[in-house]
Amino acid sequence: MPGIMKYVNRIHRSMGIVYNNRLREYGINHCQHPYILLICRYPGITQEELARSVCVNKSNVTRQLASLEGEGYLTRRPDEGDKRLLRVYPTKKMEALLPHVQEVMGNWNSLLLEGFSEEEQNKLLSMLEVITDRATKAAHSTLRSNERPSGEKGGEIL
Amino acid sequence: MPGIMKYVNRIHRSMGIVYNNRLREYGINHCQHPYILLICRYPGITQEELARSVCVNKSNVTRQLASLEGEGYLTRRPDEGDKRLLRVYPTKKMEALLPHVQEVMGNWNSLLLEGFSEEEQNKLLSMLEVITDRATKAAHSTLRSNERPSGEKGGEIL
DNA sequence: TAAGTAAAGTTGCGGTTGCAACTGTTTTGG
DNA sequence: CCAAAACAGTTGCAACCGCAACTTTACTTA
Repeated sequence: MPGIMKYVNRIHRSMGIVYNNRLREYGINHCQHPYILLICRYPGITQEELARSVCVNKSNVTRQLASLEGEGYLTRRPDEGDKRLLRVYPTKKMEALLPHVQEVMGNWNSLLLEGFSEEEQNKLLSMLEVITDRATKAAHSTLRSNERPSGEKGGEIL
Repeated sequence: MPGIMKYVNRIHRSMGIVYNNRLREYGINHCQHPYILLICRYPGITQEELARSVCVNKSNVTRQLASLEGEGYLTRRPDEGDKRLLRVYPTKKMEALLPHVQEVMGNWNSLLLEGFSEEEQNKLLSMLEVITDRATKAAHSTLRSNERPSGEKGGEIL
């Protein structure tokens, strides 16, 4: 009955405003910071893996990465074996950017969690992990329920 | 040093997907549900109060309310004394909608918090409240730092 | 092996958001 | 008393998002 979404929504929006201000000088925006972390940690990651990791529609990965590539932060090369895959690699420019992004994130997290005991923080994190898992599963399941049952798709009309 | 934003962002996006699906039949979208709650609870609330309560830019209040008004869910009347203010009132159509919105929210919260003890839920809520307060203050402060310094700005009605 | 299906990625579309500039009203201060 | 600042609300703009339709490549299966 309590309603955690009021808080979740506000935290999300506030983060966007603050990150945008802090990251503006590097020519990137708040929704690109997860990609930077993932690409630096897993060079050669595919766009589909990025979409799943960030929990965002794959079309957004295409566009955000195109933007970052235009700024010279990454390169994309097709996989040798499977030509469907685009593997994403960071440039030195992105590796130079990474510490600044991590600093912005560190400052933000310190600000939010300051004063809470380590036990409180761990409890919060573990609960959020469970909640996130349920939320993403529910979102995924509502998407599936919108699709046509595969039996009726083509229908063998002809 | 753990990042709570990864979870916050995913929960936020998943909620948008699920709420949009559940609310589609009523002609409203996921970002309009906070307005419905507030307008039904505080008939005559002004748009500026809505913007502060939902923690959203006032331009969005203008547009979302215009959409809801077009659907016949509310009416807006200028304040008698202060002609700058637009006071927002729910129609019977919105009052009929309210229980459905509350049901969607209740189902969502039950899904997310199921199995956690009441003590765990209360602890989570109180931590999120503190974190939200810090986040919104930080966002507000970065906005101010872009403008001229000015007096402190008001708080919340909820 | 050939036809059908699945997967990765791209693009067009509609909708939401934040921001800045604007209108109109109220309050303030010299 | 009147000009300047503050305030509520609106609008144009650019950016992001999810979705659906599409292309290209790989896999399944009959």
